[in-house]
Amino acid sequence: MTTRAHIIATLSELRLLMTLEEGGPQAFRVRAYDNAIQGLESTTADIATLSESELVALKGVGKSTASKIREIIETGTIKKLEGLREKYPPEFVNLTRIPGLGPKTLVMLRDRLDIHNLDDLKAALAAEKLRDLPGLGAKSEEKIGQAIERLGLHGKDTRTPIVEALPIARATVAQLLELPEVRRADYCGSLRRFREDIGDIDILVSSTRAEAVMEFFTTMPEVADVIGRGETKSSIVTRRGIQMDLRVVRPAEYGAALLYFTGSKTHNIHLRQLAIDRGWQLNEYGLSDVESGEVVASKTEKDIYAALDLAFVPPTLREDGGEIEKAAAGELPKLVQLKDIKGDLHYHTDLSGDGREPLERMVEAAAARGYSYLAITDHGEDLTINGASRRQMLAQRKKIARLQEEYPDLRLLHGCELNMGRDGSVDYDLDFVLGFDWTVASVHSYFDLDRDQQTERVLQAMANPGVSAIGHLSGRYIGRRPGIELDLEAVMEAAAATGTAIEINGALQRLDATPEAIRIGIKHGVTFVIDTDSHHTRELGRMEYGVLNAQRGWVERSMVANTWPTSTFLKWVASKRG
DNA sequence: GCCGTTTTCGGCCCGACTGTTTTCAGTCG
Repeated sequence: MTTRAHIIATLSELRLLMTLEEGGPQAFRVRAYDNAIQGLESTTADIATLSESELVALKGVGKSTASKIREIIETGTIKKLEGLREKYPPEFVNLTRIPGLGPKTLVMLRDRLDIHNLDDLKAALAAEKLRDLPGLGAKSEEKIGQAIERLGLHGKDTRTPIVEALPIARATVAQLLELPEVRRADYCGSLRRFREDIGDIDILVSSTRAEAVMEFFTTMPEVADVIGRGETKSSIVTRRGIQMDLRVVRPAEYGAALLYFTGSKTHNIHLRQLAIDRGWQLNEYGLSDVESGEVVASKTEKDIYAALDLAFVPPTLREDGGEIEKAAAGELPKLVQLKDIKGDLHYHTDLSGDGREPLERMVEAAAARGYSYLAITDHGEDLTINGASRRQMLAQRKKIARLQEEYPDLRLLHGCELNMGRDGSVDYDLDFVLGFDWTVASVHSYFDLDRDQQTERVLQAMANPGVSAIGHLSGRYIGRRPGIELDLEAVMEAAAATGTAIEINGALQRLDATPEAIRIGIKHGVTFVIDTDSHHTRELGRMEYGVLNAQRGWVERSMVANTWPTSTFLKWVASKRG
């Protein structure tokens, strides 16, 4: 069966090979594929079932691409792609991963030096053959040689999970802010948009003395390699192999630069189009009049959006997935915010084998955040090493009832994180499950079942009247373990029908449900909960990450059960449990 | 290859840095 993922992957491969064929990513055909892929990624429609005319209605998809998509659905591949694969075998395509080697140079190397793979390239470098070609010299040979050595460490297509990148970015920004020359500093790029993984870390600094900032940045102790150093822009690679780019602009240009370096690229291109329509030009220095050169707006992002007659678009929405049209119409979603959250509903104590702190301290920490309610959800007994027995659960329930007296403003719920068995059954019988105030059922095992089995498993769990929410829906660990495969349309439809909440888990290594799944959920009218899955008092701050991930899925406050007042929330919980 | 209050052809976002060049091409973001 053809899946959405297969269609997008096939078109992406076609796009990559067309880059070689056309001589660069700026070629119009390549960009047309970019736009088509973007359009497919931003629709919640089930593209594997659409007709050609329905496909053409999608943004960026024309007649030619629509017929290619139908071809994928019907035959699994595209004739044109098969031809390009012959012309550019995988060994050769692999060379595009070497930073600094673009399509033009690669094709020239093949045509002039008969270089078809990495071994050929290494041999040609050893024989100093590249320097005889136009545009290349001894220094180019040296750079390419170094880039090959670093391959795998930070090839340009290796992405870093956000859980690794965010702390590094925040630490670097904090260090830069301590420099007397620095007025402002922010991380931008996909990290600011809160993507689950990032290609490199982009940092923007406002300063009138760029030289001093560059000197500091390129000589930090964690720098393994300086890739480039200019007057306003430098790039380094950290010892852990993450590329970090620094850009310095003057204070008056900060908003324009922030907008520009936050991206996404497609969002920026769309904004520039709007600028052109008005006789203006938008770049990282500002929005300005083409004729007079006069600056229209540049100080803040908000100024620039306003000048283009747009509402401010939060970074988490900037993917050119329809947000600019909504901003123009004044119809941007009222995204859920951290301050809206009134409680945490996935929360462990040391009764769970992997929990690190006692009930009393975990409750104290939640109260300190000003929550109105809190569900304690230690693991059910089927999680062999970490789970709690019935007896332990009942004892905890009494303990929580006693503790409740100390917290008149924090409603404590006794919950449980249930384990979904292979068939969607859970740890305890229905009576015992209904004895909890709230439960989260999660996948912790059988990750390799096929799509139909996983879907059926989750549907079974949601049909259980004692299951309040599904925890970390895909079970993925970003960059380490892919999630289980699910028929998300079926799952979300059932979640809405059964009144089961879908959790948005704020752990940075999870960020699960994914934004894509969330948007399908919204289409079906699903209710969400945003949780931290805390195992330690240090982890309560993850709520911010859960909220940002929810924003990427276009979640509004009203869709999130744990933004509701206590009485509304409790009534809703009781409605499924009967 | 896509698209259209410059509509069926002729456009398609913009700039920094590097290495090779004496004015630019390639790469990258």
